[in-house]
Amino acid sequence: MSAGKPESQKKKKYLTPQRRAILNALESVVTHPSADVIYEMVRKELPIISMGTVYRNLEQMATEGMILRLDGGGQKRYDGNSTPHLHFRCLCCNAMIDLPMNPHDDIQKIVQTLTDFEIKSYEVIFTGLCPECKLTKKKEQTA
Amino acid sequence: MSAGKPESQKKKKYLTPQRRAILNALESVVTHPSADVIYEMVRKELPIISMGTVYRNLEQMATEGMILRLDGGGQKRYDGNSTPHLHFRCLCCNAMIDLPMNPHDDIQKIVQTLTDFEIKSYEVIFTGLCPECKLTKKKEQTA
DNA sequence: ATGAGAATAGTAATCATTCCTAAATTGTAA
DNA sequence: TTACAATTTAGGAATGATTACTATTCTCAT
Repeated sequence: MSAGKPESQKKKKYLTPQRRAILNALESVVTHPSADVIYEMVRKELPIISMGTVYRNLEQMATEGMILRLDGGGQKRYDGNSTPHLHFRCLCCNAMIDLPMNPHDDIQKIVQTLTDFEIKSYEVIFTGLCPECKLTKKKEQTA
Repeated sequence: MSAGKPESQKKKKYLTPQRRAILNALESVVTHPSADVIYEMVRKELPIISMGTVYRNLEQMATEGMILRLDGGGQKRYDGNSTPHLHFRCLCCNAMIDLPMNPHDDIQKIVQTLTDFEIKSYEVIFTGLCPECKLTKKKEQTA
């Protein structure tokens, strides 16, 4: 009748240089790099690391809640900042950018009280043009 | 010096049976099917339609704003209801479900007034357990 | 009807991601 | 330290979703 350990602790994890390097890389940037970008970053430190290792560790860390996995526009992206915040995706340059503000109201609580869904987390993604691309477009039009 | 037509009207579109069938299929369900599911639906009516046609038309219709493209969990999903609404993804059965409520506040306007981003649309995705899966899990635990 | 542009079916190619395996590495306990 | 079992790794093969390509067919304004 024992409850057993929570899923996330079922097996012990070894701390490898690869895993540490991946986490370092992810935490050193404010962008939301995809696996192949992270691979290139880590390769500067560990030249023979393989893509499989990058994917496996990102997946593990996301499952453990250390990082966020963002399902956005084609490739998956990863975010070293795991506290809830708003995202913006630029339709023009395809960047994924943090919005400098908190989720203003507690939407999650509101939705939770109104439905039977058990909400674990939520994500808000705005799409449109980032300030730079907006400028670029304006210049093009008046040219 | 002429401004030209807006991007979305630059080239004329032919209304083909394939396109109509794809839209019909999508509008006949409240789920959010992926391209391969839509392909199977449409194949009942047009047995020789090709995947390429399905993808191309879904992409076009999404660009035109007739349907929504949801970048969620692996495959892309499509939504025949293009008015803004909230989505829920079940971590257990992987379903993507409409939440029966409107975006309560106008988050978009708030964010718009606070930033320089030009927001075209936004998406809110809750993740967790749907009512059925929540029940299933409870039964498993007490068993 | 007809002709120019647009869309199609079918297939090949691409891209991201996962899977596989033998060898190497990690933490632990003597 | 040493030894060991579990875990992780590199590298490459395999998969799966999506896109690209092309010769042919279709659409619709004239």
